[in-house]
Amino acid sequence: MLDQILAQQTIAAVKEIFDTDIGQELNLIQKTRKEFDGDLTIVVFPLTKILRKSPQLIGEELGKYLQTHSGMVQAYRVVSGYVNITIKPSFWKDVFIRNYGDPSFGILKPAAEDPVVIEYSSPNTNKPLHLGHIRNNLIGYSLARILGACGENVVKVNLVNDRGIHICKSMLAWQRWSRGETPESAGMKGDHLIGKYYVLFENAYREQVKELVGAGMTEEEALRQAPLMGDAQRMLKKWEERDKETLALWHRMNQWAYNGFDETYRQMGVDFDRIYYESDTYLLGKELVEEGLRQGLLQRKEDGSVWADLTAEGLDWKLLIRSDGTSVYMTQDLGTAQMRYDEFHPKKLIYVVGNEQIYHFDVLKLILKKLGKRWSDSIYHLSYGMVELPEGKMKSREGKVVDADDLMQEMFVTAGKMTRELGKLEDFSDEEASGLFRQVGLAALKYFILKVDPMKTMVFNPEESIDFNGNTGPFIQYTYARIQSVLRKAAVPEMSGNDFFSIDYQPIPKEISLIKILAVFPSTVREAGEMYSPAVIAAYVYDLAREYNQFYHDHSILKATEPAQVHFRIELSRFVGNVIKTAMGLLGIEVPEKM
RNA sequence: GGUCUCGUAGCUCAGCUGGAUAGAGCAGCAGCCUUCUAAGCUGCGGGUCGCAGGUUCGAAUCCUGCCGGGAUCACCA
Repeated sequence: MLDQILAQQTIAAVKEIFDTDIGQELNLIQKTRKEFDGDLTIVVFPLTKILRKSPQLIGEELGKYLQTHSGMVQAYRVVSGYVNITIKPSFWKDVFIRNYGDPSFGILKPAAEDPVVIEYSSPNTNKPLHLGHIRNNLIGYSLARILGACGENVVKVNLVNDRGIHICKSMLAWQRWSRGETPESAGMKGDHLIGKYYVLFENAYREQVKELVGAGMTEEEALRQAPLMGDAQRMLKKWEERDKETLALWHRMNQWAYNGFDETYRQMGVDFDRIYYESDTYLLGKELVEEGLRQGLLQRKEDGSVWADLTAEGLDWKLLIRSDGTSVYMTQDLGTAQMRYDEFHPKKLIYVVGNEQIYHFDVLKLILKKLGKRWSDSIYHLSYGMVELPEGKMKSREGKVVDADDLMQEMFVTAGKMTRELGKLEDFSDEEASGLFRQVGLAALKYFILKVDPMKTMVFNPEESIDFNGNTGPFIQYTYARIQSVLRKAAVPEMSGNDFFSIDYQPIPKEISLIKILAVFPSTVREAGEMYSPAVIAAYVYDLAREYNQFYHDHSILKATEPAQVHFRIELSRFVGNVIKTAMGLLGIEVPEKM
């Protein structure tokens, strides 16, 4: 905001001094590097070519002009092509006074516009959530909050993949080998129980394939011919034919999975406004395909399978209906997208889905377009990178996955251990303590994941990754808790209006540094929204917390020398605390009053 | 092989819409608690920004090529 004002003033100054119009897009203003005096810097090099004058001369002229005309420039120094500008301290004080009491500082109210629909999580009901889902959920939930703070009308949706061949695998295995085991009888969360049978199926299936290969079959053929696979396919067929017994089993087991997921989401602190089930949308997808077929936009082969010809678009043919009449993932997604569009008419349809599905979404958009859906352009695939372990990719088949429930549980335990070691539990009840462990443990996990650019592949080391010191969630929570502690001790009522600021108090440099960071919070939120990146918020709030801790260490708040300073510092601290809380909220992270 | 993506300190990551001497945290070393919470603060060491060209007054950032890792190109989801 301040940089934009200065940019405008600089453009005006150039016009005034040199009688030359320069573009808006020149990007002349940057933050002054900390080894130089000043707040903002004008880079004059881009102007030298246009004005045909030396950097030194341009710099001097601009500095002189701005100092007398700008109203906010205290001083300037020209250093080898850079004009370092110091903003008047009173200006920073004004920024503070205008905003310090605003609880929604940086947060815009939702506009009455078409909503932004954001899908995340998208679990399969054949196995429990793992670390990859955690990243997905955290990014999706945080992004929903950030876009909301940017004034968007956000609808959070989940799409449960509750049908398909993989679901049949779990069902089949359970039917064969469970002897009627239930989550209650096994003492397991439902999603974990189902996952167990999915693994059983995969193991038995691989066993069969190995045998067939041993008997002389090619691997490819064996994968297709193994009896278990045939059984699963027949089950899927029966399911699509609404076979009563199959449906009953399906309902029963899916309910187990949902109960398990609900528990995981509750622990994680994410939620949804609307849940879609693919069993409800795949038929609509089939209808769309039938319609496309009638209009000659799609093609049917002799064996009955239906395809989209994307060769004109530089891609291949894409299957939409199998020869046995059952539908594939793409078919379902067509229906899901249509249903969402019909329901919300969103201006943007965001899918938080892993980068392994980039191709899938390219194809999805193309097929929708082919079917005449103009709104396919509003689809945005937010493709995030995979989470890898130190030894490489997670492999579900080899049991090399970090389970979401286990991981969160470990986080709570570790947080408890840390807290006890630090002796911080004196005035906590047991209930308060376990609440704190949850807050701190989750903060460590969430912040660790969200501080990384969503697009990038990241490495998670279960033993070492989670820290509670340094650039971490607990560090930021700690800063907040410290502030609250000071405020409790201060025991002065929150100031109303500007009463004590009429006193002629000028903030010291460290206080100004803090105000400078606070001042860019609104634009930071907007940037995070534009970039679809919670990492921007994470970097910001860490920066703020670090700066505050330095301030806190170097300067006494309650024992400052004069009353005006005490009051100012209390309100400054409160302001910092509020922004920390807001920013952490945008990441889906809670902050404790004490820790 | 085609397409896409990533490569920055021992490790995990910022910086990437071009700007001054490339930043944090962890790990290592050395300090700071009779004073508002030491999950904190201060200092030190640590870099051919994968390599080579190009564009530019200026490149970690943009372009090209190469090397290395990953993803994807299923009648899986």
